[in-house]
Amino acid sequence: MIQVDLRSRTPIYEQLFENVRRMILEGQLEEDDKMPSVRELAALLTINPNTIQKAYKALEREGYLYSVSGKGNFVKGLGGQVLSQEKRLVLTKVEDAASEARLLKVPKEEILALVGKVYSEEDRT
Amino acid sequence: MIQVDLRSRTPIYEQLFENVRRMILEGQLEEDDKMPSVRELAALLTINPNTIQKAYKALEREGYLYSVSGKGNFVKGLGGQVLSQEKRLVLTKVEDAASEARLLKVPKEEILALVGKVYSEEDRT
Amino acid sequence: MIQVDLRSRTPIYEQLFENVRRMILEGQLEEDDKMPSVRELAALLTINPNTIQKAYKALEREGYLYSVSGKGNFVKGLGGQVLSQEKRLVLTKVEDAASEARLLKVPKEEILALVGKVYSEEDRT
Amino acid sequence: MIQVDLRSRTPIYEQLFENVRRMILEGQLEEDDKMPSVRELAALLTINPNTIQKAYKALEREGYLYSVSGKGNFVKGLGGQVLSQEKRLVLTKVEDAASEARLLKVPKEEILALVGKVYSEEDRT
DNA sequence: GTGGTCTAGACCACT
DNA sequence: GTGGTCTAGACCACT
Repeated sequence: MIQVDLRSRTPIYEQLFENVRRMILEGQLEEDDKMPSVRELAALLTINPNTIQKAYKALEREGYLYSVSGKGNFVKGLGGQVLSQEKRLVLTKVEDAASEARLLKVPKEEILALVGKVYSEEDRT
Repeated sequence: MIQVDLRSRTPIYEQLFENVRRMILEGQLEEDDKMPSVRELAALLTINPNTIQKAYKALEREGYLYSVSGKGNFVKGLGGQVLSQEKRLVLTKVEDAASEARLLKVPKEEILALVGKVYSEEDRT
Repeated sequence: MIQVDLRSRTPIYEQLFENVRRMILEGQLEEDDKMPSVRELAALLTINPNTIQKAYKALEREGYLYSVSGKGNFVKGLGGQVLSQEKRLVLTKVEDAASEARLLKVPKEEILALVGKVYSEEDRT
Repeated sequence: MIQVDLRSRTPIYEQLFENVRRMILEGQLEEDDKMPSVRELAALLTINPNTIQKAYKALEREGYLYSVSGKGNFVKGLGGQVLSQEKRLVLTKVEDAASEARLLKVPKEEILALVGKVYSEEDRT
């Protein structure tokens, strides 16, 4: 489900972007799946169509969607390029988080255990 | 050293906030150290004093600084409250990053190794 | 072979136009060759017949095809008029590209060599 | 001078994009030059500010401008990355044009001469 | 019906 | 004053 928090300080179109991106990474949206139309989603979320459009365009630019004029927007499979870019991003995220944890003197063992726990969790998809 | 990137899209006062917060966590700023005055720092960074003021106020609100009227702003030691709140935040960060890495099928071993590497690095402070 | 990319943001009828034009210039289609009928091509490419029609009309307007009612669409040989118009267009293209290359300080020799290479390539038709 | 043709079928924001891009490549706009503000340019060209904004954002994304919130938009020097990308693009342009010229049986010598002429022209900047 | 572009106009954060 | 975001609503091309 795509959800948006109107009160949040992060722009709506960024929230939409992240929402869709995550659904693709999680496999909830698969290659060539049709996205709801701009107007449809706008009506559903009671958000202006322009804002949806902006999010879809950004997703297209970043390689997550493709649009067929007159047809709609569709999910672009996770090509190698996007995947390796995603991987680079997530490794930086891990590194930053770990380095901040170290600063706070969180014992290494606690971090390792947390990572282990995340990886052994049941899949909730 | 406090540095600010005017070109960045993250607000200057947030950059200041993060800068000071990090220096406190890293021990570069210690309990009861005197912060540069608003005007001093504004002149140094060629930034509007209002912006510095806003950052200091936020740092005070979050428990990193305290202000003595007529004297200036001072570092509030890392009290238990702030520390445990920081720790909670960083653990969430680690969890999020790890869970995203798992989604991208980055092998657990790669993440564990990365964490290990971060913890064994020389301190560059 | 006529091929069309539905994902591209250039209109399908323009893609068709360019495709046919190129095949005529390349000699794959010759004077008085019969084009596939609108319906035939529409079925082949799983594209709306209106779109094919639009492309054929444009090609007729620009002097690449002629239509015989009840018979179909046919290739109009590369008359002098079309050819000289085409030549004018391509020379402008070369000029623009060269002038932009010069702006970017690409050495003249590199451009000349590139042109030479293109002209010495085997014909892949 | 930035100029726009409202009648053209290419979107206004793309025309603006190309205009500014070219002025940067030509050296008419130099590193850290201040661009006219969104509202200023909108008034000057009698175009909606949103459209200017869209063009500026695209130019920022592609590495031609940077924006300082509350200050304005500025020219980003031609970093190596942008330059090499530009060069790649222009070489493809030359190649395409040459290959089309060959198709039209334009003699190689004519193309080489044209390139030579472009490179020997006086600088009109 | 669908995406793409654009206008008019508002409000916000930052300086 | 400046950029950034958003709404409301219109019109266009393409299918």
